[in-house]
Amino acid sequence: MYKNLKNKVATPVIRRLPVYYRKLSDCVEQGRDRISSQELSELCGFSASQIRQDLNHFGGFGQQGYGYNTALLRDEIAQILGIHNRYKAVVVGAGRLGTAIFEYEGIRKSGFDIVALFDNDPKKIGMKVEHVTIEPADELLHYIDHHQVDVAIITVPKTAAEEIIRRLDAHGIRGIWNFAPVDVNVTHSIVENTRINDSILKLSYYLQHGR
Amino acid sequence: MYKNLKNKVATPVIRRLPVYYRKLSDCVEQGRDRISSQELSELCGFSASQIRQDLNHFGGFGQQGYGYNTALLRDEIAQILGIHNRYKAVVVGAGRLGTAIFEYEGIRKSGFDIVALFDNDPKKIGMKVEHVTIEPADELLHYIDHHQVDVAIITVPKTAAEEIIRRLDAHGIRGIWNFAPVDVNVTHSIVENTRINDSILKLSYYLQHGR
DNA sequence: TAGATTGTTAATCGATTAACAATC
DNA sequence: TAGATTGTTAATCGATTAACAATC
Repeated sequence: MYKNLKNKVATPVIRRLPVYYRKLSDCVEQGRDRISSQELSELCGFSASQIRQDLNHFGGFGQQGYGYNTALLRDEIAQILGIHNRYKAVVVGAGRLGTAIFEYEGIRKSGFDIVALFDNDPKKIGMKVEHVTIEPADELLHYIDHHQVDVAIITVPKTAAEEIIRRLDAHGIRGIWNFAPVDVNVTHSIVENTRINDSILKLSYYLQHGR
Repeated sequence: MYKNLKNKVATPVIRRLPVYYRKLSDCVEQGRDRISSQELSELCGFSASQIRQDLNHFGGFGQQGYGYNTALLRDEIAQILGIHNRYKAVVVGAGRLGTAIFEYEGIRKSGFDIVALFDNDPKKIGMKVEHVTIEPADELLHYIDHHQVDVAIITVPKTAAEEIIRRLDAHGIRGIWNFAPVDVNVTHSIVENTRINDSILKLSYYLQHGR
């Protein structure tokens, strides 16, 4: 088990954890059961030194002269990332993106079970996506007050997002995964913003200026 | 017009440019025509000093004693990001995510016109998404050899993504926006990876450990 | 044991912040 | 002009890299 985090871990480290997890999962899948920091460096594109530094924030998972056991290290990182926790999530906005997220099995594999979908379009309400019925957006708050919901996934347009996020925060939601291009000052919720549009602007920048 | 970039600009700076662009667009939309680095700092969450540093990589867009003209600064950043360039793009993988991207107007507003959609599912081939017909994935390379295509957007599963990316690179595509969880060593293409799954793992981490 | 590779400390590098002269 | 705020240099902070003793 990884050691307790007395000191806050720097965000660059946390951003690299999912990469380690992904690459180690690939290794395990391919039947590779051992890896050195140098070999992992070649897979991830981070330096071997950095990898050893990163991992030692959480504990000594390797063995001198041997390296790391891939399955063991993957599982440790899974624990650190909290992949084995289960969270109940709702999707707010049942458009293309919302339903794409809903159907994406990676979400469930990462510990999130989507239990409800909300939309304000009368044409969509009552429709089923897989086994889940789309419910009216104005029942969202009532729903989270009466069911255990840990996380809301926001895929509504920018204009609606801010108020929804503020209200979810006020109603005590633990986590918000926000795809809308708004920043909301929440009081206690943990917000993770995913800005798809920022990504394409980065691509645009590099197309113009080169890497 | 912004000054030429002799020295490469650090990636943290480039990551912040889309944020500046977004916040300044909001200001312009709200009729606000002037902003100081301090005020912009409050909107973006970066320090005023950092904002002034960032902008001065590209030129002096402000005025002492006044601040910045929002519309002017927004337009300069748009130029730097290359938003006014037009690129022709194809989407490879016409699933939920691929069609969500296809329909997302932000893509077009950022300079990318999606001209074709490809999929390998016989049930999808021939179907229309808006005005564009889904074409068979095995005609992708032929298509890019015979039409002007600047960018490919990859929303196929992991198993198919690596080979498609390698081939697109070999066929001379300029840019690849990749949503699949694979890293491919390309020879000359510019690849921007968007890892939706890494985002939710970060949320998972913070749910467990707090911010 | 000898060889390999980690865990960890110290050195370096780069990014952020502070400060202030320039100037609108 | 006086006040405000930039542009820019210098100082600080933090993250990455290098080095090597510990040890499997």
